[in-house]
This record gives sequence, structure tokens and C-alpha cells, in this order.
Amino acid sequence: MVARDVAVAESGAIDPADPAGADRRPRADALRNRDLLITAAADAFAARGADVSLEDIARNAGVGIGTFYRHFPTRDAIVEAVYRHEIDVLCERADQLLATMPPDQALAEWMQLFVRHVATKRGMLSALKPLLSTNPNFSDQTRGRATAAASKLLDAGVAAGTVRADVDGGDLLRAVGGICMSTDQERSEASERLVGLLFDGLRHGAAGSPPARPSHPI
Amino acid sequence: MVARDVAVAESGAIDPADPAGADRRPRADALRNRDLLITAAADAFAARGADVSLEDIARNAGVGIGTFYRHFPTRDAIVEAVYRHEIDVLCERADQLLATMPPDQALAEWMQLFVRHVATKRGMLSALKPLLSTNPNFSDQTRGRATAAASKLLDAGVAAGTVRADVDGGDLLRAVGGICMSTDQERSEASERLVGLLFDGLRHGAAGSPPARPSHPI
DNA sequence: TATTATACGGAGGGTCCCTCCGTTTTGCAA
DNA sequence: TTGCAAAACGGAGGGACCCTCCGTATAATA
Repeated sequence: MVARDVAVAESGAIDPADPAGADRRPRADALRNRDLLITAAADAFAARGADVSLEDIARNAGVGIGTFYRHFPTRDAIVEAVYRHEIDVLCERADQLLATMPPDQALAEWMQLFVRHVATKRGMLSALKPLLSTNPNFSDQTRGRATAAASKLLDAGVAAGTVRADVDGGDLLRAVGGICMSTDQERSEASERLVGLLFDGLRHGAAGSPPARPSHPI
Repeated sequence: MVARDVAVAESGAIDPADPAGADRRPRADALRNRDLLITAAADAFAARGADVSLEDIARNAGVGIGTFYRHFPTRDAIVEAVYRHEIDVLCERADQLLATMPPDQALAEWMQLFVRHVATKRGMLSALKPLLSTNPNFSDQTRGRATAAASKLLDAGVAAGTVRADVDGGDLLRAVGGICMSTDQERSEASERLVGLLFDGLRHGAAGSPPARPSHPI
């Protein structure tokens, strides 16, 4: 739960749960509609690519276009919000997984989850890329949070002796992200296989595992 | 004057000077308007970026919007045409320069010309990039023609003994292109300086020049 | 010069963007 | 509970752009 970055929040849009608690909590309907819009936008981007009509998104969220614009004054704003939300979900899931299963299994699940999330977000990639490259704040922030989640999973595995200790969260993210990007279009099945492979590599040489064989047994 | 590639020309737009001479030459006014449109589009892209209104381009060319769409049925079509035209000009200029000055000087001039052309084409880059990446035909063709022009200049210099022989057209293009891309936004002055440097490197160690010193004189 | 295939031009219908303001809802306080 | 102001909603409407269609103009040919 990293604090919201001030430099990015200056857009004038509604900003729920301001940590400074300055003025007042937003109204319940505002919060509700914001969530509805983000969900509808995520669906729309996934289904029809980055240049869906904003009016369509509003309609699918069951909300007027005016409401849309009050929450997200620009197209970039909604893209950014969807992406942030995606990262939020991924981070939450990391905690949930850790709480309900052994660390190595949680890590494996999370990596697959990551692949699937990227796959459905392909459509909005063309809108996201310029945003990430022109807005280093945003980029650093989201990467940082994802890295933290990955590190937490790795650390738990290392502590349990089921995951090797010489890989950090940043490495893991780059590796999984790279696999997702290189296997193009739709066929996320290939990504899942490759990420599975990667995971086996992570397990290999863990403190608790039997010492690695010197080589292939033929 | 490489033959037009059929796979790319299937757009249904007017195609001047069809080498197969199949049906008939386009009317003179059609040719004239096509040129006007390409010029106006190049100016517009340079001045206002890749998402100018197509109606603006038509208006600036002094031509109706209907005429625009007959010549260029899609936005990609006009972007492609502008880029092709740019390459045409660059190739022609290579020949002209070779005909009017010593090869090494011609090469230097051409490299600077290249820089300036890229600089003014920055605006349309965001539209051009996806086009080049999704259309390998188009990409190969244009790169091929530019490479040929660069090679011609280099070869002439080598023959005259004023340019070293161990660099080919592809290398040169990559180097100059790389410099243009790395020095971002507006300040093409830096690019021109760097390209000048590169040119000095090309001259160094030419057959006709005094043998290169073994190392720095201190 | 007459004819006709070609090409021109722009009105018009459709979509999308974004703003503005009258109406509704919510949270708070009495 | 009730009343009230602030906050949020919704959609009409003006503007920009896209693209098509078809009546008119014109270059090429005989």
C-alpha cells in the first residue's frame, strides 16, 4: 500500500481515500461509479482494443457520459486507472495466495496469474506504452509495486527453503514480462508453458531441496 | 527506380506510372493533385504531428475531400505515400550530388540532408512506426532503396580513393539513422554535428589518404 | 469539335469528443 | 427523523472528424 504520488494525482479527477484525509471522503455513489467505470473499461479494452469509444464504456458501466468525464477527464486517465487497478489486484492476490498455500505453490500460481492478466490487457497496450514512456513517475510506481509483490513471494519461498535465493523480484518480473511480450497474440498457452519452465528453474537449487545433480544423468 | 511492389499496391488507389502499362496513364490532373496532396500532407505532418485532420490536408492542397479519398483511401495510405516520396527525393538527390561534386563531398552533403529530412519527419513517426512494423514488404522496400543510394555514394568515394572501403550502405544507414533517433526532439543541430563526426571517420583510412597514424600522438 | 471515360468537389449522414447546467442523491446536523 | 447544502449525476448539444455518394467538370481521344 504505497502512498499515492502527489505529482500524478493533480489531474483534478476524483481521488478516493486521500491519505492526507484533507477534505472529505468522496460520496458512496462516486466510489461505486468509479469502480463500475474501471471494470467496464477493462472489459472494453480487452475485447475491442485501445480505441473504444468512451461513450461505450460509460454506457456499459450504466453511467452517463458526464459522469465518465468527471472521473476521468482524459482518455489517458482511464487507461492509467485501469492499469493501476490491474496492479492492485495482482498485489492483493499475492497476499491471498501466500495466506492460503505453501510459498512455492503461491509463487507458481501468481506467475500464471500474471501471464493471464497480461494476455487480457494486450488490447490496451498501444495506449499504455506511450503513457509509460512519457510518465516516468507512473511507470516507476507501478513497476515498484509489482516488484514488491514478486519479492514478497520469493522471500517467503526462500525462507521456507523451497525457492532458490539468488533471484530478486525485479529479475522475476523482467523474465515473466519478457516471456509475455515475446509470445505474441492470443496464444498465451505458450507463455504459460514457458513461465512454468521458469518456475521450475526457481525451485531448482533451493536450500531445502536435495543438492543439484552435477549434470544430466544421460 | 525499382518496380512498384504488387503486394503493396493492391489498395485500389490511383497508381501512377504502372510499369506494366496495363490500362492507361492516369489523367494529368489526377497526377497533379496526387503530388499536391503528398506535399500538403508532408507539411502538415511536419508542422502538426501525425494526427492532422485529413480534411485540413485536402484543403491545404486546394483539393476537395472526395479527391483526397480517391487517391488515399485510408490514413495509412497517405502516410505511406509521404514516406515513399521522401525516400524518392533522397535517392534523387544522391544522384544529383554525385553529378555535381566530388564523391566525398557528395556523401557529406547527403548525410546532412538525411538528418534534416528525418528531423522534419519526426511528427509522423508515431504513425509510421506501426506501419513499418506490420508491413514488412513496405519496410524492406524503402530500406532497400535508401541503402542502394547510400551504397552508390560510398562506392563512388571508394573508387575515388577518398572514402574508406570497409563500410557498406546498410551500416551507414543504420549509423546515421541511429544518431537521428537518439538525439531527441527538435535539436537536430546535435545530430548534424555527430553525423559530421561520422563522416570524418569514413574519410579516415581511405586509399588515397596518407596512411593512418598507428595511434594517438600522445 | 464531339464524345466519353476519368476525375473532381462538397453536401450530408454518422460517430465521437467534451462541456455545461438542470436534476437527483447523499451525508450531516438539528 | 427531517431538512438542507454540497456533491454527484446524466444527457442534450455544439463542434470536429470521418467517409460515401453522386451530379458536375475536364482531359484525352477520335
